[in-house]
Amino acid sequence: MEEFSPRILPLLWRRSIKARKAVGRPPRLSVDLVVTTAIRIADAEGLEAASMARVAAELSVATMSLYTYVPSRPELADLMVDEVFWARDLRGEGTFRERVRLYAERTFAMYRAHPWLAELSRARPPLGPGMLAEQEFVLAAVATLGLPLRQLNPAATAIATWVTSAARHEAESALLRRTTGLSTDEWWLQRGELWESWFDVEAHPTMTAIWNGGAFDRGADEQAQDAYEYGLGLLLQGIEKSVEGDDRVP
Amino acid sequence: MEEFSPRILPLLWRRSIKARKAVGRPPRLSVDLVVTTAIRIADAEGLEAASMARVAAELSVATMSLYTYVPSRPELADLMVDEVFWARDLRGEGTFRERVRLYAERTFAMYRAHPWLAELSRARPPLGPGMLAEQEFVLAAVATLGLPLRQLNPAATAIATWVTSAARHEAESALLRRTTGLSTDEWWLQRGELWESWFDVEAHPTMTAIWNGGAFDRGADEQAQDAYEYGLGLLLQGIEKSVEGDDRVP
DNA sequence: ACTAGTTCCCGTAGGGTATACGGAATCATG
DNA sequence: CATGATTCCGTATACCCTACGGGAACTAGT
Repeated sequence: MEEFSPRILPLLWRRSIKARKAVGRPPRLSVDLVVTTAIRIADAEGLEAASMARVAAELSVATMSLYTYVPSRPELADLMVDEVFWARDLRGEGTFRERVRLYAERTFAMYRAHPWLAELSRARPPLGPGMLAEQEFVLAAVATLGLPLRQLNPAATAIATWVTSAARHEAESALLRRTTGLSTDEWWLQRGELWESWFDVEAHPTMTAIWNGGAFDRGADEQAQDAYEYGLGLLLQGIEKSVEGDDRVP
Repeated sequence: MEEFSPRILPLLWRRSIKARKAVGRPPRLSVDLVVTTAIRIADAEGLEAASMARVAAELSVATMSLYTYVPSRPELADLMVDEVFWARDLRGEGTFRERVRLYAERTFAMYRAHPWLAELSRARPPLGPGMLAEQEFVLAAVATLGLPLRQLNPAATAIATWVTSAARHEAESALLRRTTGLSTDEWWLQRGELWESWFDVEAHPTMTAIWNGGAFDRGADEQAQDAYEYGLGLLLQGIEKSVEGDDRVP
């Protein structure tokens, strides 16, 4: 009764494996080389540009040769993701807030350097060292508060989800700017007709009130950033407060 | 000096347009028919199944005929999204909490019925009636609290982002279950080798402590749900508290 | 009844994508 | 030099989107 054993785990954790004795035809490439090449292409031209054919061409090798190193394209994507997660290099001491700040900064930087991350699903992520390092770091950050064990995971997941959502949103915005040639503000301007020709004032009283109050003066990307910081503040404050006993509204 | 005028706005707001006088060859289909057919296919088999060729075949029409009704596939996707957003039918009175609850329930139901929504980016969404109805509803919900105008938008965006993130995550999980044939738990089980062969206890003390404390007993989907509810509670509480004056930590 | 104007319908053609299969090439070892 | 192991890769299949342009089908006007 043999279990199905996915070939991806040994690949993700390949750095923990000692090299086998050399036998057979020696390889021209390596998994690392394939992965870093794919990352380089995706950084510059987007995820879909990093096709098997393109990566192979970049390495002066036939397309099918890549399948010696990587089982298929989804697995290559997993390896790319865990590689940049690992390179984020989450380490450091400090208070709860300091650690969260470090986590957020590094995460935003990672998504800015590798916006194609936003083109890949977060569900069922690669279970490699990079992914686990993130889990550990955020959990450890929350643990500094002294919360009960059962509350650590929800709190850490909430923080990671919130930060990652915002970083992904920013990355998607950057990708769209590159593929369409338009910034978010230019995109909105191009659709100014919406307000002139289609918007129904009576059906949207609250939006209209805010508009008339002049509170829509910031660009769309800035509004998203505002909401991110506002929400992060509420989350952190709520998590901290839950340590000090009763947190009901009086 | 003519501005570039996107053809998509009149399509999104087509219900606000009075029918033109009939002239020329009468159409066999309609925009609504194309959009609802595409939605039906995507509901049953995923977004990529709703290709131009497939939708056309379903309507017994040649592929290129669709381009009479819809400028291109991305625009068709926009129309699909706004259609189901509009069908969510967000209306209702009530307290802040009641409205947020209604918004969350309807949103989760929408993503359950149309999981392909999670395959489309949230950045630069279709600016149609469905999208604007969501904005208005959430803003109005927050407005019941009497917050200052400038705080309405960040608060509403935070709520919508949080709820939508969770609904999308659940939808992605459902999509993966369908395409892979494995539930999330089965997927984790298949990777049990991770803990046996690869996981480094010393590098992950916090995770290990939680594990030993037995706080990892819930499945991955349930953990995500827990984190969602936990975080939503913190956000709502924080937003409510900010009405009652100073909310600093003592 | 005829024509002009308008709109819809759609065949063809081109450039992408991932990967199953099987055989040739290249190495260390005995 | 033979053997076994491993890498390398040519071919073929089945999708995808959409630019272009010409034929078909209708109304309105005369």
